[in-house]
Amino acid sequence: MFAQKLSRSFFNRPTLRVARDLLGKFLVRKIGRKVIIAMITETEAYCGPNDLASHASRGRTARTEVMFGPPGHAYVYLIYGMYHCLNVVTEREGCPAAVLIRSCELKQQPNSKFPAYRIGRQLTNSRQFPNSKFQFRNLKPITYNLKPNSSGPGKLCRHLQVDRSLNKEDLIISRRLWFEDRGVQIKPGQIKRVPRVGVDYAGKYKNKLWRLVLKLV
DNA sequence: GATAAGATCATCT
DNA sequence: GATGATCTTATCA
Repeated sequence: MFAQKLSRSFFNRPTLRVARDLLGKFLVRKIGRKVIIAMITETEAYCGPNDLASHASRGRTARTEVMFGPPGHAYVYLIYGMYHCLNVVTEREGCPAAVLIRSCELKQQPNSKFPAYRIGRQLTNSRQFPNSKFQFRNLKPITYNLKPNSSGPGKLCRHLQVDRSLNKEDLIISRRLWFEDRGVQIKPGQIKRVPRVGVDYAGKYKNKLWRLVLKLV
């Protein structure tokens, strides 16, 4: 099967373009011998130091340091004390910007005896993670009938077991987490542009249509 | 179906 | 000491 790892130059571009081009690409998470392959269906762009919704607009701190670095690195932070959010750093070194991965559609692992499943419309069957210490708090075995893409980045990270141990990971060379192009073609008409979530404090930036949603067909 | 409240902590003031 | 790129559960209608 065609699968091309995304290179550093893919992320070394304007953030909004990276956010758009990430739709239909795949996030690959490897945990031991287990591989989770998830097609990206929703992203948000955080465009540089002037974007008041971006953590980097408050300046360079220990937390935001990685956003100022070279593109292609992971920025993972804790939100509301209980959830993690996964971002990938974009643009040239020195220009703090990132794309938040909000939602994915999960694909069946090759040769898996388990059914294909999704995040966004259905929650996964917890049998996918038989050897994991990971706690599936409050998860029923299958099928929450959620609205498309209502899942959110917190739940995504829980399923992919992404936490702060992956902060600053170089996703171009990492063997734990990376991006792939698997030949899925996205037409412009499949992409919906809406305001970002939870950024009411961001002044004139709060209404920017920098949240990109892939319409599932 | 809609809305509200509660959980819980790194980060910044 | 206040806050938030969230999600679940409870309590309404």
